[in-house]
Amino acid sequence: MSSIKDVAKHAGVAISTVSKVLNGYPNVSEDTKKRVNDAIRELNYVPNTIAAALSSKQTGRFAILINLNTQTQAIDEINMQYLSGAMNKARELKLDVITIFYSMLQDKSLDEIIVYLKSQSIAGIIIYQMSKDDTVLKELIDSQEFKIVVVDSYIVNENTSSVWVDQARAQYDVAKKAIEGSDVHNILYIAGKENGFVTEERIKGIKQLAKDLKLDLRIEKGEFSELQARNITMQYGKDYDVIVCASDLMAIGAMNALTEMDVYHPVCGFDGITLMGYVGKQMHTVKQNFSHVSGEAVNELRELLSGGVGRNVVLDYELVRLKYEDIIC
Amino acid sequence: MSSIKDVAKHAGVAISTVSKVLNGYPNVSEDTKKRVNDAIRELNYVPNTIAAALSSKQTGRFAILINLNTQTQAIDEINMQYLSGAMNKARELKLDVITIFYSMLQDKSLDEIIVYLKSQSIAGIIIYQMSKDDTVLKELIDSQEFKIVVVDSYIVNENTSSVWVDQARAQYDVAKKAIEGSDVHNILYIAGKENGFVTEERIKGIKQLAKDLKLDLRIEKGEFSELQARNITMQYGKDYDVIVCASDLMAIGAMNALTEMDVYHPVCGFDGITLMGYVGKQMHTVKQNFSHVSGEAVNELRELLSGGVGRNVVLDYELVRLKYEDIIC
DNA sequence: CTGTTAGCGCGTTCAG
DNA sequence: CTGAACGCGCTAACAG
Repeated sequence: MSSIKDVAKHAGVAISTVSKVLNGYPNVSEDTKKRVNDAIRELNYVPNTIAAALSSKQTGRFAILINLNTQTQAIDEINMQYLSGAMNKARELKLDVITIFYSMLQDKSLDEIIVYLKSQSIAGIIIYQMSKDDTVLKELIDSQEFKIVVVDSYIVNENTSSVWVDQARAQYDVAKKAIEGSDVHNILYIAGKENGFVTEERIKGIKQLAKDLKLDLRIEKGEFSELQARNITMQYGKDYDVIVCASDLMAIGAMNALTEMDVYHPVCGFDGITLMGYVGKQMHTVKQNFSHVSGEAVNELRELLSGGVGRNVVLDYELVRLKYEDIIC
Repeated sequence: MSSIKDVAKHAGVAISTVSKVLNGYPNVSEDTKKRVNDAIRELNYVPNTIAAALSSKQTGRFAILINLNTQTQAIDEINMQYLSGAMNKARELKLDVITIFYSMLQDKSLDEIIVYLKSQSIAGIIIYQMSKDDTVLKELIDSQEFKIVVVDSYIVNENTSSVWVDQARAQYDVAKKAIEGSDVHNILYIAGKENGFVTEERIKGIKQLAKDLKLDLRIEKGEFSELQARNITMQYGKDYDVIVCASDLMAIGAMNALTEMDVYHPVCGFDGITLMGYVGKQMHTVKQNFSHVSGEAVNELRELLSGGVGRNVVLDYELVRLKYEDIIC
């Protein structure tokens, strides 16, 4: 492994000069800049991230915080897209990433978590799938010890940005598509988790739709659980012309209930997970571009890391929508 | 953040002494050891991984190399289990992990990859889902620049270990369960990818079963593709009493084909992905404990990193089998 | 048994 | 515009 020292020697300049061209500092003549760059290329040199992190203290190292222990593995797909989206963008921006699971922070105090992250020279964090029940995370954010970007949740302070897509609009849109062409007078909406940010946003969306189309609307909380959606549908399903769910899994539960009751109504899900293609029923859903959202989160984090102040970033829904799908199998 | 210097001062000893108790070196009196530990606790001190890595050169930093760009997202579930299994074990062994996707190494030469990894102070790599087509990875292994553990594939050299479960036995076992109680005289086996290690092992297993039970056996390569499995089943399915597939996805394809042809034969998959529970058909499968396998891989990597020599580790199938399932929906 | 010293690879003043 | 010198937090000989 060639180090910065080798490059300096090879280019016939001082180490600090190499460092300057590496980090795009001014006050380096075009001539030496070129010599240095040539040396870098010839030696196949890549700066040692670790050493840079140690030295600079103002690193581009950040952690991706992913929640794994949720009800079902169906969301692995979403997590993976978050992961790869963030990592690709990180590479593009030359940031350093490490992956952390919620489970690794469990039964740790706030202090321990902070110390752990600092010991890793972590400067920023991107948090996915956060719910209001994650009190330690909330404290972590409030502590403002790190630059943080929260995806699909709304918390903003000096050092914290939120990045989310317009869930209300998305819900409005997909539900509208789902009922297109049917004679619909009322909607059964099965919402997500109590206190969930996306849950509330989506409820706004469906309420707006009901209002615009002058439809009756019943809202039940389904906790993102397939079983609960099933039970709710069993109870109310046959009285409503369409069932709109805040997740695909719940849509599957609802559809199964309908099938069992031998009634047919359109069912609409949310997220567009692969599973939807395998249940053998026709349903509607939206597929979000999670990789893209995640990339935007990294962008925002970089802003924060380079001195930006926390803010609320609402991604245009059009940008993250992959496609509507009528999924049939 | 308190550093080792603070601890030394607080305990009234030299920095190196702190380092020694930290790393469990001998030649430190019980008395000072205690004083140091007290200071560590009081200051809430955690060693800086980054600095340690820089200094020691003999790091416990390793990379998890995951393949994402495969045919279907159904394997996200498996990847996630690999990931979390490895990370948890890494934490247990106090090793440092970073996650890398195959896609991040694409269109990179061997040299570039090596340099990149070295620039991250990476000493070891765990490779999942490797196929024989990944020539650059093969070169990476041959270069012996890193300690490497290959999961579910067989490559061993001085610095490379293989960790795999007894796929032959697993395939034998699950297929046997699948045909239990049926009057079976022949088997259609839909295998995985040409040249794949697990593919070949599983074929051994099914051959053994056919031999033991004196059954006719037809083997077709399905490339782990649902569609190919479907086509193969269309062609040969009705002539065979049972269809055994090397993956769940292929089992689904096969089952769909049978349904379309309106014939019923038992179908047997492999891996036990969640999807299996949603297709509404009864099938057999084995669920492997991928997290555990991944943890074992980390164990083996640690062996290598601490001077061990590459070897072949065959995990007892019993240890990694989660359960047999007759999946019905 | 303990303290001193010299780096690891790099960023960053501050004189030239 | 350039380079010597120091330090980041830690490990590893080497003295004492």
